[in-house]
Amino acid sequence: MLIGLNAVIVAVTEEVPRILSIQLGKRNIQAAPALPYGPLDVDGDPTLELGLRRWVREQTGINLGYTEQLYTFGDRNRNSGESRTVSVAYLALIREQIPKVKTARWSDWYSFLPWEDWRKERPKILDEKILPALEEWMDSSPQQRQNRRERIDVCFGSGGARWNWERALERYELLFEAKLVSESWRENPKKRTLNQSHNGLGKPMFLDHRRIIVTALDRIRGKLRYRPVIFELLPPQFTLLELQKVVEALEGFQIHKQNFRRLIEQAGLVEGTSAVNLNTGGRPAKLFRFRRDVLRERPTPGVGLPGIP
Amino acid sequence: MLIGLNAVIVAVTEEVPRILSIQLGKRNIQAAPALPYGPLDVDGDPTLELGLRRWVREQTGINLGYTEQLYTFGDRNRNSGESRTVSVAYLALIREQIPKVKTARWSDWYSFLPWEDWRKERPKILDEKILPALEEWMDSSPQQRQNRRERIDVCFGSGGARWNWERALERYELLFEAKLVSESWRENPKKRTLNQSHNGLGKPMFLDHRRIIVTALDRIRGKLRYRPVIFELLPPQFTLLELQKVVEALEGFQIHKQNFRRLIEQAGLVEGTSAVNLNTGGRPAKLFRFRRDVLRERPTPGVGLPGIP
DNA sequence: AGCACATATACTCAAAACTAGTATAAGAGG
DNA sequence: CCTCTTATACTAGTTTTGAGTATATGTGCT
Repeated sequence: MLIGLNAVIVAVTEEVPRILSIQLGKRNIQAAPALPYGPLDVDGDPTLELGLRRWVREQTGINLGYTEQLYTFGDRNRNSGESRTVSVAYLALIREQIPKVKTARWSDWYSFLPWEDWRKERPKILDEKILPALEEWMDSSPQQRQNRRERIDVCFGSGGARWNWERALERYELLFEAKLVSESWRENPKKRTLNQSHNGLGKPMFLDHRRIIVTALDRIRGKLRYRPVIFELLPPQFTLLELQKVVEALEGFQIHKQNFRRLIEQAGLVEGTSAVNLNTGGRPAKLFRFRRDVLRERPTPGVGLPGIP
Repeated sequence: MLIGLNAVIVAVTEEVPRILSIQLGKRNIQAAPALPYGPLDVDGDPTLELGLRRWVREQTGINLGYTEQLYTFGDRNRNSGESRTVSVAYLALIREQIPKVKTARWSDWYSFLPWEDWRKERPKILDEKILPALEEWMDSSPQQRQNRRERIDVCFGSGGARWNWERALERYELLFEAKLVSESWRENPKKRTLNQSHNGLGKPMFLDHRRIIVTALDRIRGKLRYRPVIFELLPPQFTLLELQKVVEALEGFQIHKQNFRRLIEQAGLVEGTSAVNLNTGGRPAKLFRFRRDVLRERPTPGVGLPGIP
């Protein structure tokens, strides 16, 4: 029996949120991407977090900065047949850097969860695949129909309910239960009863690692609102638009620019510097830095999100 | 090496928040109260949560309702000398019921954390003991003085900063680091360098269990605001004042009554029933029930907290 | 230089939400 | 029917928000 340690390492570059994944497959056989992982050294690692940092260093050459514990996964069947492993997952926020190991790479977070990115438009996959398949699942059990209807509406904003940015985990779990993500029929392919033409929604990951990254997405979307963690993802100086784009990348929707500025500034989250960024294509943008004093003043110094109902 | 499972079981009765604790001491020797605990049955328990429910049932006769994973504690030194145990703690919300085992009892949450209850007044212990002792700790290290000053201010609302309801965990950790809670000098009593006249702030608990309940307090104070978990602590029907008193008990401060009503009602969190409660001592109060539909309508259906800055 | 263009930043105004109240309602008990 | 108590309704002034319009300041083209 082992204690596993997993890291969801997040960075945002060029407006796309990325996570660091490890390619486990040997030679030409490509296994699904996996999160950096290693077992706790019961005698050597003084704390779980230090154990995790050690593994990430060894596996990717990266020294983590901001790190928080995310969730502990311990279902008996989570690692299909091997001896039971209880894994403690951590969330780390850094700025993208090139991993020193060839098997490690940055992948677009939303390639695993395409229905979560509403920045450009309502994701087409929702109306084309997800909602029809969920309706079918709903109808496949007359007793549970009512209950499933309700859950689908709450999670996916159908039937008059509105899309809820903070329910990423619930959405994934519903898709899992409806056997619409490939990992839910991995154990027993025959259970894949619905006549889906597709191979499962979004790119799958190793074992339950996709569940782990959804948990991370859910956490980060909530946390941004009341803790100034966003600055872990930004350089020491940044323009307000850069800040906004990083927030949008994680939250998955667009924000009204002028109101965002106002919220950030009047929240005292940032302070101007004398420097400017001339490469904007228009008027130069003033560079700001995180204002640490805000912690003294505000109970919940997060980025207010204008425009979400 | 073991996986431990701990439960923080919370109820609110007569305006006091309580947790279920187990008295471990034999005969006359009273050990510090402990949380219900049991090791995961690696082969038997399909999930961590089911294992926890099993242990709580066996130890207290209580079947848990709403339960969520809280945090995983795995520091090497957390259980002083025994073989390393990584403990997954869960938070459960129920209505108080009499445990079927004699060693289990309900204890006032704030007896362990007296500085967190601001409902009647600013806790006297703050100005009488905590702040003076923290200042002393601050002055005891000239290099770290500045940094400690900052942390004290942020956590305890001194020096112009305001008290922050959501930093219960940070506060406890600061007290721990300053060796003001007895568990921080348990390992090595000589390290208790400060000339404190007291035996440590608040009632201690077994091992690191007080840290666990602070983590739970911190979580629940935040969660109330965006998820309707408060209703797990209430009977099916309740008056708005009862609801308010439960919220106040957990949040640790008083709320403006009329505004609280307005927030709750316009949030659509409750719906009236035809029944009334005549035992109010004044005009009878209408009884309400939780309105489940709110989940469809609101992204974050929590109890708005009027009057917190 | 003067112009179009692009983005940054400032300002506006109506609507909504909040704060801190006051006012009124409806029971119990004398 | 008067007093006490708590419940519930209402309100005026303030702040915050939503959804813009207006202006500022760079670049590159002619």
